Amino acid sequence: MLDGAIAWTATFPADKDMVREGDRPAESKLLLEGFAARYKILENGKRKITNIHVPGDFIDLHSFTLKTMDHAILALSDCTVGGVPHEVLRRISEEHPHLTRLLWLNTTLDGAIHRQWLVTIGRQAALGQFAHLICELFLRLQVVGRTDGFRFHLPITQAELGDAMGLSAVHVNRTLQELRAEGLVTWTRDLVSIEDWERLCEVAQFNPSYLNLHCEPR
Amino acid sequence: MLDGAIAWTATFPADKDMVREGDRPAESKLLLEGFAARYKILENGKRKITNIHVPGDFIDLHSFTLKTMDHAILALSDCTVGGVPHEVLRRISEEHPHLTRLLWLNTTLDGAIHRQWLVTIGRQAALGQFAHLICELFLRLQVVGRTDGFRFHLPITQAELGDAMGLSAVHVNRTLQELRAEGLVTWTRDLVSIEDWERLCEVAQFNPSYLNLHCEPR
DNA sequence: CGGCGCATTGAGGGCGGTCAATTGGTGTGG
DNA sequence: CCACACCAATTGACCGCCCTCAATGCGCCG
Repeated sequence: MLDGAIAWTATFPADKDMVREGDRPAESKLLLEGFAARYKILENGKRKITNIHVPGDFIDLHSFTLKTMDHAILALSDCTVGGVPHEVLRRISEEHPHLTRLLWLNTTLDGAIHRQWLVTIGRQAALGQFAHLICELFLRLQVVGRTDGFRFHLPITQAELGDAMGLSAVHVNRTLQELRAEGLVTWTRDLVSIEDWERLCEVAQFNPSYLNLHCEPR
Repeated sequence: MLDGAIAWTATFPADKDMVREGDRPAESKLLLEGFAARYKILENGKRKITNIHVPGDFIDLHSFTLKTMDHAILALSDCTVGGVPHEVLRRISEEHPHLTRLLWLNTTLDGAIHRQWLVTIGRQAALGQFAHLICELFLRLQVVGRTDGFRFHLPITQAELGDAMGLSAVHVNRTLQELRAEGLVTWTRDLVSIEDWERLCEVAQFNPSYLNLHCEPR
């Protein structure tokens, strides 16, 4: 729907910041290929990842309204992004109300995911939280055709997973071993395989409704 | 700016749900008076508050684009809300691009606050997290003229604070005593008084830029 | 083959959880 | 006015999840 709006594409190598906190981007970026993460760093040096992005995500659409980035965005793998100038978004907002509402929806969906992360990080133990993250990423990747049965690639280190879940890398490792021992998932290199979707969802207390995967008129 | 858009006002008593998860509201509600909280409940019964709302907040504006509520909204105190029909929001989105962008901004600001909460809950100890929450609420209340010097009213129980910070009520109590012992805040009944703003900000590692308190053209 | 980054494992400790009892303030009925 | 109920705040004891520090494996690359 936004094909015509992409003014340019660019690539970023893994581990590179694609946007930095405090930036005032002149365009918003659509992640065409690869995985990315939004994060903030505290004064004490601790890092927290607030989002994990998959292909198809509009990673900094909110910079159109917020103007200044309140966080950075990291390329977890090599990434290809398409730039949509704010100038174009502005014109869309002037001339295409329906499309505007869809873009707006995109950012509110972001908010719904944030809320779910807040719930799992605040009220679930590491095992459930980890399971929940896997469930969410699986469905989001399935929607954009990046799954193969119950398997998918996820190029992320355990340290990064720790920053996403508010855990230490060591505990991520131990929790992953627990997921494996329970026969819930297999995880080698960057290949994740869900071995028991039903039980994984139970452990995660996963309810996908917040992802808004159904369609309806806007 | 939205005065004319409010079709009706209503009041809710403290402790009452103003919106429930799964609802499909026909209007979005502006909190005119009182305090509210968004929350989700897990299957195991645990509750997590994802937002605390102060007068002036558009508590469920996102329901305009999301359609279905992914969470409930609780009245922390007696509340007065103004209802803005989605029909009206739709018309605004068709005819008033500038106003639409401001409404859109409102929801992305929500997202920025969510991200900051994710950071503090994930990477700060209870003391810092509590301090951060106080700093944030103070500034948000100051903007809408609900502060008196460094004092403000906050009608919320320690159990609710626990649900907001992902802590137990018991630990909230102990952490509050630590804040008092440090001479950072006074808190009696629902009256909060910041005794040392500088040091409170330090403990919180508070950086208000995410609140977007400055103004600029949209 | 050595270096490097990431995963894995072990030991020890602390933050924050749970359970349970007590205090204190407020509202209500007698 | 007092007794009682009720709810929120507070306190104590104990414990476990997860952290930190540190060492060891392990695959990949120059």
